[in-house]
Amino acid sequence: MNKSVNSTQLKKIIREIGVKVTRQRLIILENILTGDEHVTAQAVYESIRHIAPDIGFATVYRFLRTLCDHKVLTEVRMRGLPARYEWAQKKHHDHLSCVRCKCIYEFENEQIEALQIEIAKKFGFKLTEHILELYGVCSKCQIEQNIPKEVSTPLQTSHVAQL
Amino acid sequence: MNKSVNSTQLKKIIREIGVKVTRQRLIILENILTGDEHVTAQAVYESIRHIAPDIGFATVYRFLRTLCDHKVLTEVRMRGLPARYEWAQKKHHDHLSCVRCKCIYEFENEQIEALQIEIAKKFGFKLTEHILELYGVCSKCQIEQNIPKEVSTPLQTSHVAQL
DNA sequence: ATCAAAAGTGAAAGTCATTATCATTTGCAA
DNA sequence: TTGCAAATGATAATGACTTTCACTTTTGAT
Repeated sequence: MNKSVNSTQLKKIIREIGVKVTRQRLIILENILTGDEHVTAQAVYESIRHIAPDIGFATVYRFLRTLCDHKVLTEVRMRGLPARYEWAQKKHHDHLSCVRCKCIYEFENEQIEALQIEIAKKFGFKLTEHILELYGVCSKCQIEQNIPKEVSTPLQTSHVAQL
Repeated sequence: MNKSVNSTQLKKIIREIGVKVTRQRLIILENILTGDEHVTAQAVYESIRHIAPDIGFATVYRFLRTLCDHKVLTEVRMRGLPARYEWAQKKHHDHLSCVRCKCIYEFENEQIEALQIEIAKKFGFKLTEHILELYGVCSKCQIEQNIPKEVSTPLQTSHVAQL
């Protein structure tokens, strides 16, 4: 990650969704842009604390919601876990997550997409969204099965693959 | 629904998962067996109240969890909504839900299942589970779009279709 | 630049679904 | 029948948000 962004770009994004440009929004947005993918609201809040300890978590949650409402971000809810946020990409993709180390991979599959549309049509539904989540044990965790499960913060890795 | 069940059958199910047979478990289990599909823990709790007001919701939640752990029930989590429970069926299926009236339909699709396994394999994952949820507007709600959204308890209908 | 209206903010309280605690009760194997 | 692990229910706690509200900031119009 660690892309560099200038505040002009950030301001543009904020203005385009029709809300006011504030210091807190710039900081939050920059953090999301330059930080890890698949972050939780808590993670953003904590990651921002050292640079701007005055920003409340309500503001983080609120802005994250706003960004989702305007399709700048996409909310990813895996299981009952806290929501994670990622940049809304042109290309749709789904997620594959390890139940042990919680790492997340992304994948795309046109065939499945097409089949979903077909199914919705058969039920007379106007499809607005879908969620496809695969859960399993990643290759690394299959090997380390004997090692006790980690207790620390789960590592969030991310990759995209075209299948 | 309204299948009739005798307590011998219920007791058998409870004993088979290796826990004690209690009055509350019999009542909860009968309620799930004879009641609606896709019920929430709250719904079970409330539905039971008039016949056994002494059963606490902790007991309902606990037993529902136990039933899930032993594959008697399956937990279905759509979006951030409360978990719903359904009988674990031999045949796997996925869900299609209306974002407006919250009705749930079930469907099966072998092709998608096969593709999922293939994707997991490509990532070196040992697939343990998957979630495929389609969200949209059902045919009924497409027609009633002009009528203000209902405020009362959403109707839960359920169907299975083989595609 | 100034200024008021509207929008945004932070702290704290509130929700909602679910889980944990713990003193008491109950199922059931011996 | 009895001993005791398992189960229960009341209540408190938790986690992830969301709402409220008094105060602050942005911004478009002047």
